[in-house]
Amino acid sequence: MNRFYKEERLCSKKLLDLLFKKGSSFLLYPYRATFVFEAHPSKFPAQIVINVAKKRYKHAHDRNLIKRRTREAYRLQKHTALYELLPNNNQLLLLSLQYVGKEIYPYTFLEKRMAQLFKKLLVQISNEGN
RNA sequence: AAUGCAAACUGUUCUAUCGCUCCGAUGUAAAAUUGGAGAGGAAAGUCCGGGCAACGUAGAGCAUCUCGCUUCCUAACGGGAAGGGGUUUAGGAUUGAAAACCUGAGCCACGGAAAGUGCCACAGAGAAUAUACCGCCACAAUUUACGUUGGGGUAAGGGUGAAAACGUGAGGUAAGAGCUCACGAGCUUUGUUAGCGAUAGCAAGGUUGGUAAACCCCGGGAGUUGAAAGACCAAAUAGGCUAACGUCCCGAUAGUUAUCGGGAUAAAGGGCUGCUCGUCCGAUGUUAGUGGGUAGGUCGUUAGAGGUAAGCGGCAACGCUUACAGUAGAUUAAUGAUAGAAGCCUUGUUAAAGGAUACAGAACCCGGCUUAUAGGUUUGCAUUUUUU
Repeated sequence: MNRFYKEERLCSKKLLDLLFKKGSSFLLYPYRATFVFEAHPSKFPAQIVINVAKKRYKHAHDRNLIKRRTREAYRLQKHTALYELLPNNNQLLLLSLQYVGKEIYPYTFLEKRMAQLFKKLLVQISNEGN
């Protein structure tokens, strides 16, 4: 099922600091993805945080809309496109998605981009492993 | 009826699939299942006022900030209601035409300029102890005369300006001037009548540029901070303190390792040297308890100066009484995504086609103010057209 639990969200301040200090990142418009592996006990292989800059979108309802569409795209694809393809090394993937797009895109566009983002993320992970 | 403006109210609904947050039930617990609840009129700006909390606080004054017609409402307010005054405007009535008068609507940061200081651009002769450019007036000198010159008087007339020392008329005068008088306008003091009061009417006296959103004066108010407030629980690691054991030192007794007492817990001690300095080595431990405190968590935190309805009181803001319902609570932050249908708007005879769905997202809670707002409804005003 395509549930989205609290444990799949990145809330800890320590882990967030770690992610933004040590994580490696890449750009796939309209997202900037930052990720790092950390040995941390968890039921799920990944934790994610979605970020929309207040500087870029001043109105709260705009930020809400982007975050909701992004979260929906992540939720519906994470199992088939990410969880099953991750290397099974008992490490937690910390992932941050920063929205850097200049306009608000419809859901279908974001859905396609999310699929591309997962592919690129897996390639980057395998390169780092080597 | 249409259009425009202003104000008030409203500001989409249903179904399917996949999800999110909180609460209840089943479940040892987790997982899972199931039931229920889940953004706004402004949640916004954070501009005022409170509640609440911590800290501070004898009282008074100064400084700073802020408010400013009256009465009332309110927990309080810079908010609201009712009124007073001013000002702009429309209509009515009056009139030769206006003003005064009556009615309606809009606006007002509406204490003091008669406590003091300052400022009043440009233009203009002069902008505040007034001023003499043109003009007017008498006098003196000169000239046959017209006139010219001189030092004076004069603010009625011209001209400038946002504003020229209150306006009109008469007297007065060389010409003039509130210089005097009558009528009128504004301000102000006193008395009196009406009103709780701001004020209004009348009488008498005084007075006559504006500016306080210039300084200032007068009166009222304000302790500071702000839920990242504050209260509590508290892992691991490191360090602090206490106790016991251990270790070391000193003393006493027995007499060569034991006992007792005191002290230290990093010094004593040892090496390099004969000594001093310097430097190096070495032990600095174990167990238990304990206060602070970090990550993290709980409370604060949603039943409230609350909402709806009816009755009563009040012109109204609002108050009182009774009844009813139970109504978001996240914390990297839920309230969503996709599809379909209905509703809305436009075109069209219909069938149908196309389009739009605003402003905007709770963060401790209330009362206001301000700003944004597609479409719809209601009310008021203005304009145009049609009918009677």
